Amino acid sequence: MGAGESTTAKRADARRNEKALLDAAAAVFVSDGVDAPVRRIAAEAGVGMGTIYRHFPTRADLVVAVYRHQVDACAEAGPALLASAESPFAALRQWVDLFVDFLVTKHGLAAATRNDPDGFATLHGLFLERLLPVLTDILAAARAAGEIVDVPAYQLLRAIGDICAGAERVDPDYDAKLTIRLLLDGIRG
Amino acid sequence: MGAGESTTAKRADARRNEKALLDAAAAVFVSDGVDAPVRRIAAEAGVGMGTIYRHFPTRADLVVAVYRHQVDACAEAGPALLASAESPFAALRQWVDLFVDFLVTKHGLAAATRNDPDGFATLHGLFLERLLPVLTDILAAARAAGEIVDVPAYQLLRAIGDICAGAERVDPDYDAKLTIRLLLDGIRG
DNA sequence: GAATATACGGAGCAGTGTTCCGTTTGGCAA
DNA sequence: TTGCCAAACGGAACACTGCTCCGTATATTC
Repeated sequence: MGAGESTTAKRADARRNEKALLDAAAAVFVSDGVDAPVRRIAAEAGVGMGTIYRHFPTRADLVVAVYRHQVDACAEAGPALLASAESPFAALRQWVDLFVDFLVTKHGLAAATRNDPDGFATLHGLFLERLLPVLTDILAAARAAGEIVDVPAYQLLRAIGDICAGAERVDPDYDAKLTIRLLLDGIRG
Repeated sequence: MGAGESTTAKRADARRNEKALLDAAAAVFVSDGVDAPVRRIAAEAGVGMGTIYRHFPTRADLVVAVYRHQVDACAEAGPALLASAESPFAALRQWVDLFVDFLVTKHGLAAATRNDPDGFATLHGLFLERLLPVLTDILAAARAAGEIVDVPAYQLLRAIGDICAGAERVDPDYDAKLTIRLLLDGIRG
C-alpha cells in the first residue's frame, strides 16, 4: 500500500472520453442546467450511457469535476481579500460576493444538490473541504477585530448556499443578495 | 355571471373522492414527503389515476388544498401576536417562529415547490395571498416603532422560505432557526 | 325506470435514471 | 508485425414516474 503511481495508467481512449464528458457536461450544464438528462450529456460528448456512468458514477461526481477549479479559485481568493481589504468584515463581504456569484451563475446547482442525499454529500464535501477553511479564517479575523458575533463558519456557508439555491428562480421582486447583506448585518456585533 | 350556487352541485361520489384524496395525500405527505408518487396517493385513497388529476390537476393544487387551513391559522395568528407581544419586533419574532415551524414540519414542501415552475406559482400564490398581508402589517408596525430598517415583506417572506427549504435535510451542525435569528438581527435598525 | 351528464379507472405513452453484457479496442509481449 | 486480453465502450433493456385518454359505471333527473 501507499505509493501513488500504482498499477496501470488509464487507457488513452478512457482519458479522451473523460475529457469529452467534462467539456460536454460543462456546455450542457450552462444551456440546460445541472439537471440535464444523462442521455443528453452522453450524446453531447458522443459516448454511450455506460461510459458516462463508468467515469462518473453519480451526477454529483460529474458536477464536482466540472466545477472544481472554480471552487478552487474562490477558495484561493480568500487570503488575498483578507490581506487587501480595509477590514476583515470588508473582506468577508467581498468573499461572500464571490461565492454568491459562483452559486447563482450555476443554474440549478444547489437545487440539484438537494434532490438526492448522496449527491448532496459529494458536492457538500467539496465545499466543506475547500471553502470552509477559508471562511473560517475570515470569520476568525473579523471576530478578533471585534466586528462580528461568534458564528460557526459552516452555519454561514450553508445559509448562503441555501439562500442562493432558493434564488435560482428569477424574480424581479426578490433579491438574494439583499437577503445575504441583511444576514451579514445580522452577524455584525 | 356572478351568483355563487350556480349550475349544479357536485355529484356525491365526487365529493367523497375529493375528501378521500385529501386525507390520503395528507397521510402520504407525512410518511413519504410531498414528492410522493401520484400513483401512491391515488392507491392510498383507493381511486384511479384519472380521478386524482381531475380533482387536482397539478401536484401544487393538492398540496395547497392539504395545507391551506394550516396556512390560514398562521395568517390569523399575526394580528393576535401584534396585539399581545410587548413590541412589534417581538411579535415579528414570534410570527416568524410560527411560519418556520410550519415549513420545517412539511418535509420537502418548499423543495417540491422548486422543481416545477407552475407548482411554484400556485403554492407561492397561497403564501402571497394569505401571509404577505400579515407580515406586511407586522413589519409596518415594527418600522413605525423604529425597531427595524425598511425591508419589503416579500423579501423577508421568501428569504425565510428559502432558508427553510434548504434546511429540510437534517444536519446536527446546521440550525436554520439560528440563520433566521441572525437575519432578523440584520433587519433590526 | 329510462336518459344523460358526470365521474371513474386504469391502460398506455413518453421521459428519465441505472444496469448489464456482448462487442470493440488500446497496449503489450512475442 | 501479429496476437492476445484486460480495459473500455455502447446502447438495449428494465424500472419507475408523470400525465392523458377514452370506454365504462353511476348519480341524478324527469
